Amino acid sequence: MPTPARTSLDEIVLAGRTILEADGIDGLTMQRVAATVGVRPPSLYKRVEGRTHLVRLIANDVVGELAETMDAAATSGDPRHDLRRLAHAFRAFAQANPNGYSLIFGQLDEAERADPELNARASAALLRTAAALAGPDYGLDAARTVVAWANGFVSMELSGAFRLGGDVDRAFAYGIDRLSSSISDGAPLPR
Amino acid sequence: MPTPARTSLDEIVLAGRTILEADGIDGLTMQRVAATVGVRPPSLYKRVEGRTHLVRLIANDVVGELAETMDAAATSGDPRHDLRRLAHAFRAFAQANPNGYSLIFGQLDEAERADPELNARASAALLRTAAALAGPDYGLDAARTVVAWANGFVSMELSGAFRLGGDVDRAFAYGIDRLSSSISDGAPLPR
DNA sequence: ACCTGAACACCGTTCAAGT
DNA sequence: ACCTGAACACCGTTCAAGT
Repeated sequence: MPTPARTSLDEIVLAGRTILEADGIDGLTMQRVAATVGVRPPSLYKRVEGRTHLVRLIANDVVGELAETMDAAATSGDPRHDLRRLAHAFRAFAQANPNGYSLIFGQLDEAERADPELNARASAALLRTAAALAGPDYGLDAARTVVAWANGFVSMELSGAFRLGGDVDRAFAYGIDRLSSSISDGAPLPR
Repeated sequence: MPTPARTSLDEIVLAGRTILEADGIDGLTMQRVAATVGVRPPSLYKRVEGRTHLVRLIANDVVGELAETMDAAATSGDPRHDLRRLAHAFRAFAQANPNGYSLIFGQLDEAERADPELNARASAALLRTAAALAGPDYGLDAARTVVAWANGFVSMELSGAFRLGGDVDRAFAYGIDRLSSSISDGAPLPR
């Protein structure tokens, strides 16, 4: 005799993401998720292989949203301007979703990480813009430099690593300005 | 009737760091540590407040070693040269101690992180060198830019985030060259 | 077809009892 | 003074039994 479904995969992932953002990765327990969607913990295993799988599904959800955000930020046609907007959109996303951000860029087991294709989509706009600035020969190097800086800056900011005072917003603007000009094709080469 | 001590705090921290490096943060259980030092789990609590405290002690150990490594890499007197050597030393340290590195720069609860003063010592050489290059007005901004880039680059490399092929070593050299020249006082300002 | 209680293995941690 | 077994709370996960 069939029992009507009391929840769904989407509801589980959404509940998981909400709990993650509220209480961090350690607060994300199967019991919390089950209670949130109104079911007992064992029932979750009808829709999800286990906690590791659920974490990956949440990471996919977050990284997909990041991809949309980034795509929407790179539409001006001026790569210089786009790069600045991309950097600011990236930082704003991380500040709005700190624990979700850590899920994407933090160190996780392979099985917990978001799908590589989704990660590629999230960085596509930055790659394209950096390549437009740096030219074909150094496009990939330039993109990696910008992504590394943005990710490092934001994760240090989120973890409270900038402890020496000063204006963190100014440091961010300084960084994107210097990077933007120094990766640009035609900029003077390093002396 | 006193019982002779069968282990010590130093031995516990060393065992913890060895287990961390071998099996990651999830493999670092009180049971593993206790077995390694030849004691039952409850005995650890005579020397350590709990797992959180032990993680912090290990983080302190790692960050202290990083500080020594960095200090030793910045001795040439030429800030340009020092900056390059610092970046390479930083990356080499992370590659030699990947899980220890994640303990320092990954997202952890406040109680698990290394002492702020030790973190400051580890970044002192980079700060000093970047400030020497950028001059007093932009020293802090420049240092934050370089540290953010180095940390972001290394953590992405460790987590396997550079998936588009190409030469990662070249991207690292490219990044440090561009940063070094673009933060230097007297370099052309961003256009 | 989905849900549940009971059970298991494995954690961190406490504490009274041993020496 | 340090060490230990026993116990507790809390995880993730499995599974036979219910509807």
